[in-house]
Order: sequence, then C-alpha cells, then structure tokens
Amino acid sequence: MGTVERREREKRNMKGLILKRAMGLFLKEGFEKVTIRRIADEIEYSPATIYLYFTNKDEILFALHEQGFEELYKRQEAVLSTKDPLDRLKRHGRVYIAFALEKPEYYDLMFIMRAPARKFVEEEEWTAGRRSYEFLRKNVEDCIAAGYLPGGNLDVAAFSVWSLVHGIVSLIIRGRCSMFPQEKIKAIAEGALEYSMSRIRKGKM
Amino acid sequence: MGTVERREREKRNMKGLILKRAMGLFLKEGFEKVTIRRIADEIEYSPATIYLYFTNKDEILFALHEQGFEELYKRQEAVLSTKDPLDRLKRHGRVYIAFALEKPEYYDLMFIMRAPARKFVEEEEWTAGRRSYEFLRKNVEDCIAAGYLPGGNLDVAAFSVWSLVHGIVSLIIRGRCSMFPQEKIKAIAEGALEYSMSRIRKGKM
Amino acid sequence: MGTVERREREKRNMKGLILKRAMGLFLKEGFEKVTIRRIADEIEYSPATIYLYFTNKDEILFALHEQGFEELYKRQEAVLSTKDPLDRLKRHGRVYIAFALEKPEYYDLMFIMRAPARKFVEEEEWTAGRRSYEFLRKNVEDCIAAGYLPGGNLDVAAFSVWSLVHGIVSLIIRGRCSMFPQEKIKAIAEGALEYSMSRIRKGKM
Amino acid sequence: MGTVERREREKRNMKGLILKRAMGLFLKEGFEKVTIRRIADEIEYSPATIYLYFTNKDEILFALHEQGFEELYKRQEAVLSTKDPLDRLKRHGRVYIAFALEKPEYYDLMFIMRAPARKFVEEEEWTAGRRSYEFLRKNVEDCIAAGYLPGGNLDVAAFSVWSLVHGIVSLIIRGRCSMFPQEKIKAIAEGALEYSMSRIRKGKM
DNA sequence: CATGAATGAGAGTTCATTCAT
DNA sequence: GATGAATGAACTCTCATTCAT
Repeated sequence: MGTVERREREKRNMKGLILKRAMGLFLKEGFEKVTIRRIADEIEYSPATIYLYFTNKDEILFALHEQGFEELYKRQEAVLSTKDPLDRLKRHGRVYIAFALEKPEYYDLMFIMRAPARKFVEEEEWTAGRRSYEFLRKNVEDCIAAGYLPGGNLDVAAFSVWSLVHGIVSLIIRGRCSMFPQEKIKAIAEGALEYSMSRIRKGKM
Repeated sequence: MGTVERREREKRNMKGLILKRAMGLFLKEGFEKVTIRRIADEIEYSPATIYLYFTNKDEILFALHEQGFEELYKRQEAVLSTKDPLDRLKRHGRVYIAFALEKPEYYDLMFIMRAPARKFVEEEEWTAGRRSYEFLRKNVEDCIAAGYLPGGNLDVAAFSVWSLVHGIVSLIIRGRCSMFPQEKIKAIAEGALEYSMSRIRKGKM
Repeated sequence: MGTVERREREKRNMKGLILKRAMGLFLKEGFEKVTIRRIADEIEYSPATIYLYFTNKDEILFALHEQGFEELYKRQEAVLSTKDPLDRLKRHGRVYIAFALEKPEYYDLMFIMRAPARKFVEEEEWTAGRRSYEFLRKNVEDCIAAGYLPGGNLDVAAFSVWSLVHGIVSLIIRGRCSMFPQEKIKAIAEGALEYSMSRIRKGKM
Repeated sequence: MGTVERREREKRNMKGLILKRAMGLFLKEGFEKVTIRRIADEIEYSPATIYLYFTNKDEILFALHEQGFEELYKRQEAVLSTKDPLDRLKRHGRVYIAFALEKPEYYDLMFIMRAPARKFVEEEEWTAGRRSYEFLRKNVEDCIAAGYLPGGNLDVAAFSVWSLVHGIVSLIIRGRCSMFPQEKIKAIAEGALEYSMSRIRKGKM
C-alpha cells in the first residue's frame, strides 16, 4: 500500500518532470523544437521512457495545456477579492493579459495553437477552457446586473470582452505588432485594455 | 503574339492552381499537412513541377499571404464610400470579420500562423500588413477628430479596435468557441462587434 | 552548299559557345556547379537546346577534355625549339606545370577527375592523352640517347618523369598543400621540379 | 558489466560495418554512388539507422579518411627499423606506393578526392595528413644530413619526393595509364620509383 | 532551330514511435 | 522501470533528360 502510494507519487513526479522540461523547451526554443528526443535529452532519460508516462506526444501537449488552465484559473480566482463587478472585470482583463504575456507558450497552447488542439478543443469538451469562460461570463453577468453593461445576450457580452483581451495578446504573441516599437508593445497592450474599458460607466450605456 | 499571351496566361494559371490547391490543403488538413508532395498530388503533377513556378515552399506561403492582403485591402477600401467615420468604422469591423470568416485559411496565414510568417512579418517589413493597419488607423483618427472616440495615443486606440475584431475571429478560426453551438457562432461574432461598438456615441466618451 | 557550310559553322560556333561557358562555370564555381541548367542560363538558351549539340552532359565534359589536350599539346610542341634534350626535358616540365596551374580545371578534367573520365580514358583509347604521353616519351628517349639518363625500360623512365610533374600539380590542384603557406606554393612547385631535375647531368647517372 | 562492454563492442562493430560497406561502395561504384541510402541497403538497415552512428554523411567520409591515415602512418612507422636514411627513404617510397595500390579507395579519399575533403583539408588543419608529411620530411632531412641529398629548402626537397610517389599512384588510381598493359602497371610503378631514386648516391649530388 | 513544360529518380535528413531485452 | 536499437514514413529540394510543339 505504502509502496503503491510511493510509486504513484514517483510516477507523478516523472510526469511532472517531463512536462516541466517540455515546457522549458517550448520557452527556450519554440514549438517546433519540442521533439520527444529533445525532451528525453533534457530529462536525461531515453525517448522510450517517455512513452511509459504518456501514450504519445499529443498527450504531453494536452497535459501542458491543462496545466496552463490550472494556472490561469488560479489567477482568475484571485480577482474575486475585488468586490465591485466593473473593477473586478477590469482587473480580470489585466490579469488575463499578464498571464498571457508572462507565459506566452502556455497561452499559445491554450488559445491559439492548432496542431494538437483539435483533439482537446473539438473532440473532447475542452472542460478546462469552459471553466475559465464560465468564470468570465459570471463576471460580465454581475456587471450587467449592476448596470455597468447593457443586457441582451450574455454570451455575446462575455465573448466581446474575451475577444478584446484575446485579440490584444494573440496579436502580440504571434508577432503581428511589428509596426510598434518592441519596447512599447506592453504599454500599448495595457493601454488598449484601458482605452476600451474606460468607456464603460454606470448608467452611461 | 497570341501564343506568348496564352502562355503567359497559362503560367499564371498554373501558379494560381498551385496556390488554390495549397490553400485547399490548408483548409482541409492544416498547415503542417501542406507539403510540396501533397500539393503536387493535388494538382496531379510531380513535385519537381512546383519548383518551376515557385523557388521554394516559403514562396508559396508568401504568395498566399500577399493574395490574402490584396483581398482584404480591397474590401477595406470599399468602406470608404461610407462617409461618417463611426459608421465607417463599424462597417470596417463587419467587413474585417466577414473576410476572416469567409476566408479563414487566408486569415490564419495572415494574422495567426507562426511557422513561415516569421519571415514576412519580422524580417521584411510586412508591408502588406502595415498598409491594412494604416488604413484602420486613419479610420480611427477620423473618429477621434469627429469626437466619437477619445484622443490620446492613436496607436493605442487603433490597436484596441483591431484587437477586438482579431480576437473575435481568431477564437472562432482556431476553434476555441466550442461552448457556443456551432450554428450560432457567426451571430455571436457579429453580436460581439455590435455590442462593443454600440457604446461609442458622439459626446459620450 | 554555301548554306550547308554556314550551318556547319554556326553549329560549330554554338558548340564552342557552350563549351566556353561550361568551362567558365568550372572556373568560377567548381565542378559540382556545372549543371546543364546553369550552362543554359549562361548561354541564354534553354536546357533543351544544349541537347541539340551534345547528346549528354558527359559529351560536353569529353569535349572540354579534348580542348584541354589540344592546348597542352600546343604548349608541348613549343619546347621543340630547345635543341638539347635535357634542357628540353626541363623546359617540358616547366611548361607542363605552368599549364596545369594556369588551367587547373582543364588539368583536373584531363588527368584527375574520375566522374565521366572513365568513359574516355578506359573505354575509348584516350588518344589525346596518348599523344601527349608519346611526346614526352620521345623527349626522354632523346635524353637517354644523349647519355643524360640511364636506359632500361623507356616507359618506366618516361612514367617517372610524368609522375613527378603530375604529382606536383595534382597535390596542389586538389588542395593537399595546406602545410605550405598559400603564397609560396607556386615557388615550391617550381623548386621541386628544379630540385629533382638538377641531379640529372651527363655521365653522372 | 560484461553487458556494457558487449554493447560497446557492438556499437563499434556497427560503426565499423558501416564504414566497411561505405568503402566497399567507393570501390565498386565510385564516390558519387556512396549515398546514405546505398550504404543502408548494403548493411541491410534503414537509412535512419545510419544516423544513430554518424551525425551526417561527411562524418562517415571523415572517419574513413582518418582510418586511412592511421593505416598509412602505421606503415610509415615500420620503416624506422631501416637505419640508413637513404635506404629508409627508398623503403618509405615503396611502402607508400604499396599502401596506395592495396587500398586505392582510401588513398583516393586521402589525397585525391575533392568533394568532402575540402572540409578536413582546408578548414580544419588536416592534422592526420600533416603528421604523415612531417614523417617524410624528417626522413628527407636525415638524407640531407647524411649527404645523400642536397640541402636548400627542406620543404622543397620533401615535396619533390612526395610528388613523385603521389604522381605514380594517382595516375594509376585515376586510370590514366591505359597506355600500359594492365598487368605491367604495378611493375612500372615500382620501376619508376627505383629509376628516380637510383640516381641518388652519397656525394653525387 | 528552339524551347516550355514536365518528370523520375534520387539526394540528405528528421521524427514519432515500437519492441525485445 | 528503463532503454538501446531500429525504422517507416515523411520532409524539401535538385538534376539530367525528354518531348510535343
């Protein structure tokens, strides 16, 4: 029993190690450099060993993707301490952007990458993604209830907020902001959120 | 005489055919499935033939990318017939979204795809992209001049508009909208634009 | 008749042009860059045109090879003006080395290259090469007759002279002299000939 | 333990096998036929397997090239048992020729072949080649010191000896001796060395 | 006479994956 | 549990050559 437990833990550790190094490769070298062989080199095990913990490469990507959502959700939950719905929404936006720009590879995997995403996003139900979306939706709902935002279709409202922040970060992450000087990009991202949100005020809808 | 012309046309046609089928592969199977061999299969010619029309694979991608911007810019220019800056901006948004959803593979190549984009986006000046951005920027500038939008940093303003529409379409194109029923997605996209834009009114900034 | 003649001449001219440009490519870019396509580009005709004048690539190489022997033989004949056999042999050596170092691509094709050489050297009788060899053989024969060199097998004697000069130039041409400073190589080549030949003196054999 | 050792040996064997068959292809079909695929066919493994033992094709050629110099140097060292410098030099010559004619493909790779040689010869220092050259140089130096050969530039003297033997064997290896009956070629080669060397006698320089 | 268009064959190389040990 | 060894299936790209026009 204790043995079984220890094995379980070691197995988790190994999985964790693989994921950590895989993500390290993403970070350092980009998606196309993440090969099973490279991960194996990083963890100093053989490629075959990786297949003891993950059935294939996509599963590794899926696990990283879930890790990313775990992290994002944790950050989302932190905004609950802000009570005013609009302030919370603004903070929510800042938190989302910060996550994306701090962990662009996770964000890419979660919201942009196509390659293996198809599997988790379309075939399965993308539960992790859904949870984060629901959290945003609730925030938007609160804003409507509080009269900050007009009603109508709640999904439309939530989606428009999500689109704004996703647009900001995904244009940056995928390098489509070459018209802005590199060092100003972050400020423009934050400015853009601020600029859009500033128009939202109680009773002014 | 006529012969030269016909040949010219055929050569163009062949290039066009290659691009069309390459784009078809993008659509059906995703970027990583677009290989010279697969394109060759599609056009029922040998791989070597493709090299008679394009010097390498990147050139094919670049040509598609430019085609996309040509088409987008044509659509953008059409909105000039709308004189009121705000109406024009709204129409601009609708036109952008329509383009992206009608030609998702082009949009992907232009604004999302990473792989070969690096070359055109970073190393070269991404002139085509810039031109489209300048066009939007001017529209936003007009809106500010007309008192529809608050001033401040013009790039921030333009980028926030761009981000909104890019966010909408890229979440759809990359399949992150599985929480919405497939058939409602287009309506939600348009609704999201409308929802965000409706808050903009003269003097209400 | 006149027409036939002109055509003949033009045909010769075209062949000559092809050979000239092919050799130009050898010179500028090295053997592996000499492709039918590159030659075609040089002469500003299509690749197919080349096949009107030569049945295949090897034939072009063969023709160049023969041109080379023509040139070498012309230079060899020039030494006939030196009457003393030993002086003539020494001069013969210098002339041979000068040819090889001035036209290394020709020399390579004639005496080193394997690729297409097999055909001309082995299957056919390598007539051109034979003629040059006979010329040297005669010179050596004269040296023996004049008491400068010991008798014995005439071919052995001739071959040993040929080997010396061929060794000198082929080590240089194929880049095996990296132990000598680049700028001294030519002097060493000439010195080596001188050094070896200086031991030959009448009655001192 | 024993297992590790056995594996080591097998790995070496595999490398050796690859090299052996690669050399076999050189022999039978010439340089340009030595492709990864052909080697793979020869060893009855897949092309990919070869990349487990060598990082690329050049490394295979380089390994063969080094093997050749190892073998040559071993044979060179053997002549040290001959004490008289001139006798040693003559034996040195015979040993060099014997090596070249017994292992013509190695000799070709080491001293004639152009293709990949560039790398080892020019860019790197061609250490292996240098070592063999230094060995010869020392032998010539001893001959000069003993009064067998005239002094002057030592490199010139050494190069002229090297050129003679290289000339002999490279004309044979690259098939330029079609004027001699095949079966007499070896005798002519040895005769040529003898003929040239016989002129060297103490005090007769 | 000249060629545009096409291709078969083949090059080196990479990678996810398998499996006997 | 771990892995060394192996590979099938790809990849992009090049070249000499052919042939209908």
